Amino acid sequence: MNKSTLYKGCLEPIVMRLLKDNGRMYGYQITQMVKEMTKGELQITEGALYPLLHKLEEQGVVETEIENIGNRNRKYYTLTKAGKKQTALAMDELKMFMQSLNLIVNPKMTG
Amino acid sequence: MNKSTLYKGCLEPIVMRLLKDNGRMYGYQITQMVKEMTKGELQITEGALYPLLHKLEEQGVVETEIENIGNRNRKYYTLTKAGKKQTALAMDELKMFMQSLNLIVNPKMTG
DNA sequence: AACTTATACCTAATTTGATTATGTATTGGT
DNA sequence: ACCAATACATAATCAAATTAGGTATAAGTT
Repeated sequence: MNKSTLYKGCLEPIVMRLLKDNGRMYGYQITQMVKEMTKGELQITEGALYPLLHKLEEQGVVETEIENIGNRNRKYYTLTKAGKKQTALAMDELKMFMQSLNLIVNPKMTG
Repeated sequence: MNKSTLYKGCLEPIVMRLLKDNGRMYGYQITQMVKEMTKGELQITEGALYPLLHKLEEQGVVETEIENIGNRNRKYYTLTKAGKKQTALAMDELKMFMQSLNLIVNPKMTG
């Protein structure tokens, strides 16, 4: 039914945006929120998400703290100051791209 | 200045859409049209385009005819009947994706 | 009690789809 | 004569997914 193809490169800005809007999130929560927000249309795979989060941490875009809740470990991610700047840039870029895509896919509307 | 990042997977629907709208196009023309339509924002690389066109031909999505114009060979691509159907599906999918992306990137606007 | 689903993290192998860097060849402008 | 534009193409590499596994706890079902 839904192919839920995630166009490559979009996951990073999506994650950064969610962190920007929600302040502090853990991985699993991100997958669930995306699913809810898009009514199941977009499904983030954990195999893509976790390595991305680790990369972002390495790059200093996010920082983490582990919390134990009900005997289960959650790793919370927060944007760093540098990460917030980078998120703003990523959003600009993504929006530009979406506009460009619109010019091609909906040539009538965007004149 | 412009990173013109093309999110992976978007090139195929873009090309199909252009062929649908313009009937018959050759590779170089596609690169130029995308550049013009997006005011230079999106830049299709030939290293991505030509292999994609060959794949689409192999799959029966497009068919080709070579025309010699001013002693230069142009390879024109046209959507097949099957290709038109597939293009419609690809457009639906892409639009769905763009809507989903919008729900995340512009949560206020799309309520 | 046994089983399944949900929560919560993770990684490795593979696939896909780009970029980058070339290459050929003709035409047009300086 | 030289460089940019037109027009095709491929090979090596890189990046970012998918697929398919793994660990472990909690909650719900039969």
